Amino acid sequence: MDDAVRVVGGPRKGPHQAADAGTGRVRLIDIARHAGVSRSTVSLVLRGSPLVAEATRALVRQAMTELGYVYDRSAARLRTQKADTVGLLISQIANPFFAELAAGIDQVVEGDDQLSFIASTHENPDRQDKLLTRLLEQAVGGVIVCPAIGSGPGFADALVRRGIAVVQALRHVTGAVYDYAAPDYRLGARLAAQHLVALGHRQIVFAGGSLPHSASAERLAGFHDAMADTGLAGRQIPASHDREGGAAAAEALLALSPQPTAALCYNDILALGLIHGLADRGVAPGRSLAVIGFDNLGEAAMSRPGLTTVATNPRQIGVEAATLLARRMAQPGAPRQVAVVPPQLVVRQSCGAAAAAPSSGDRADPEHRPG
Amino acid sequence: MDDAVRVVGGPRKGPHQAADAGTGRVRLIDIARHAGVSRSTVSLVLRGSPLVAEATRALVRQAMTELGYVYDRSAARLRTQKADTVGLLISQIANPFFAELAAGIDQVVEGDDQLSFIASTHENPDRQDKLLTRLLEQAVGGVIVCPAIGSGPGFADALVRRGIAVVQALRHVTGAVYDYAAPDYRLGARLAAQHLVALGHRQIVFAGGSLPHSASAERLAGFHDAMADTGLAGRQIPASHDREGGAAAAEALLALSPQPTAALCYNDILALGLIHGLADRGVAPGRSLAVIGFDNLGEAAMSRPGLTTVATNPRQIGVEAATLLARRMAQPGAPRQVAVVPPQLVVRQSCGAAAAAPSSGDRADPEHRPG
DNA sequence: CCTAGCTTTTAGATCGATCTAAATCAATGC
DNA sequence: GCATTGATTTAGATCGATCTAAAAGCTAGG
Repeated sequence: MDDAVRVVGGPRKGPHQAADAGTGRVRLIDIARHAGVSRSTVSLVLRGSPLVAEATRALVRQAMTELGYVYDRSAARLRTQKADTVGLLISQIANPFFAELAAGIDQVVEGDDQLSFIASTHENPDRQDKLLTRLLEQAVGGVIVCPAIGSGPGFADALVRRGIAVVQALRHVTGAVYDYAAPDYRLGARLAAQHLVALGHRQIVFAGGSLPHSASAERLAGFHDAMADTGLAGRQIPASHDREGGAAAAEALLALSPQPTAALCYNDILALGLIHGLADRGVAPGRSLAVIGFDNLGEAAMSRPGLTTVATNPRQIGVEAATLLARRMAQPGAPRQVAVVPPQLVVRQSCGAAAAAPSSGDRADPEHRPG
Repeated sequence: MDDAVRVVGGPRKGPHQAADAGTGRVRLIDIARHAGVSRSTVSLVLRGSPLVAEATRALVRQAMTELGYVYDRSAARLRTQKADTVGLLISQIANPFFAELAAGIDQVVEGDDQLSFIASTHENPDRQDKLLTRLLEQAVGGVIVCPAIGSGPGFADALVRRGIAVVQALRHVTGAVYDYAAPDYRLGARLAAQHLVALGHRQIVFAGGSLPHSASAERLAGFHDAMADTGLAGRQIPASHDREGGAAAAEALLALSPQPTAALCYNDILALGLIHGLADRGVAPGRSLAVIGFDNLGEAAMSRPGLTTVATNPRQIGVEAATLLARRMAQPGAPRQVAVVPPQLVVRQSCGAAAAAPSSGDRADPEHRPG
């Protein structure tokens, strides 16, 4: 995979990519001279001020296109101190869950004519700190952060001090007073657990959930809520939140002495790993043992049996987060805002409830996925 | 899904998010005064110049931390005309294929201490144009673009004229002379088709591939290469590149008169839709009819039967693209560069080759996917 | 014809860094 | 003691926009 074929282009040295050396940069004053007005007037036209006469405006506009003017945002920002960009820090962009969040944010932010910096913290608080400082230096208008595990309560205070709006997404740090947008994980876990109870299960385990962040703790809390409601004893199997963790959980689960009949998993990936792990050991998921996931990724609909899961709608969370950010940018002094989005339980076959499998159409995915 | 629960925070009006009104902005001159040196010296320290004496450097550094100095990149860029940012335009960030590409790019770009703007064109050339202009105004150092369908050969010439490096990723526009990084789609399709032929198939169809861009045309060309090599007649079923397209293709495929025994699909999503569509009609994918996908998404490993597919390594393409970009930024006048990455055929069960299904471990995915 | 009250335009300072060319300083050689 | 060299430091112009306060034009009323 390392030895990429590298075809370095033909003899055509070509005039493309010519440096042009910045010699012919068209500045505001060039437009002014060409149109026979002052810099100030051109600036007013640029900003769409109603002060300038219609005829003059047309003249200036024409001069701009004739000379091929390019607006310099660095210069403008230096004077105005106003940003036209926002920052987004997530754990990893390659994770489809975060990618969906980013898409939701993009949707709102693009409408506001802002451009967004996106970077991955890789769950490393130091890296997060470095990135936040960078965003501060770039003078972004606001940032949306999924705080890395280990973030302190004032992890973004330096930004807030400089008047930069800060919103937490997906997780919140205990003690941090920034705005917050996320799914209602607790409710989601509770719904899932209640569904299992309603199906008659009495020996239910929660797989995963050992990471020290709010999104993890809340899922576990929701699970225990449901258990407490029904007087059942809920057990927990620690597991890493990936496919391997799921496979390992399968083994651990089968070794438990009062044999569990159902498992609620931290997320879909873990759940799918568990399902395949069980199948390898001759246990039929959905029949001998019910499995429920969390997130409702694309994989959940594609796997057989279809994975029953809690849809957390990351894209909508993105929209909410961006909306909170816009509001905070408009009113820096407003009281703290929180948007908690209710999840939905999506019942498929892995929990044993929908025995007859409608193998198609259980998840419409209108997205185009070219290569 | 619209009615999000909105809990608007308690009475705590708090000093957080205080505007601070920019009154106390620490500038370079403040540091200078505090340290008893000139602005110029502070600037030298900032840029790590070896000219300044060690003692002075320490003095300045201390002043910076004491006063809480924040570097202003807008101001610096205005003078230097040097960018510390790059832009990335893709079709949609939510598509895991593009998200992987972005991750690969991020990996390289972050090491270069650049921050990246990421935006989605939604396959709309006008929107792409607007975004490119925006990036031009932001004075990014370079851009990586997956050109939207309908892009003209000079779609980014305005940037090149201003000395901004441009790299095409995943697709290239006919006639465009920008650098280019992508998988070898043609080879990939050829490998897959050859594999089917080697398994004894004679009636093979290509499903999808009707979009007018290079990544589509090349796949089809590779398919026809293989057919021509073996003297077979390859047929094509037009289909949209999503799950629904796959389901529709199942129907169309079964209606063909010399019944095909194998299908090579434009991408994994289409292939998975086809597989499920076939299953719904009582045809066993992998046994009665072989199916091969393209991309090797996570879903490919998770589905049953496991999807045989062509791995295109989008992350590595990202690394290549970012590397090309860095090189172009360093040497604007260099001849055109192209990086074409060879794909791998990943054989699972859907093509009927691996009859005994090793249900686990056919794809290691060490990625952590929290919620 | 002058002036008040508009509308429209403009000169010049300013944002916060960088960069050039020159000044300052310390040490050395003669 | 003075010129020379090399090491540090600095004054002042500059990047390309915005913004304030004032000037210039224009119309209409007295």
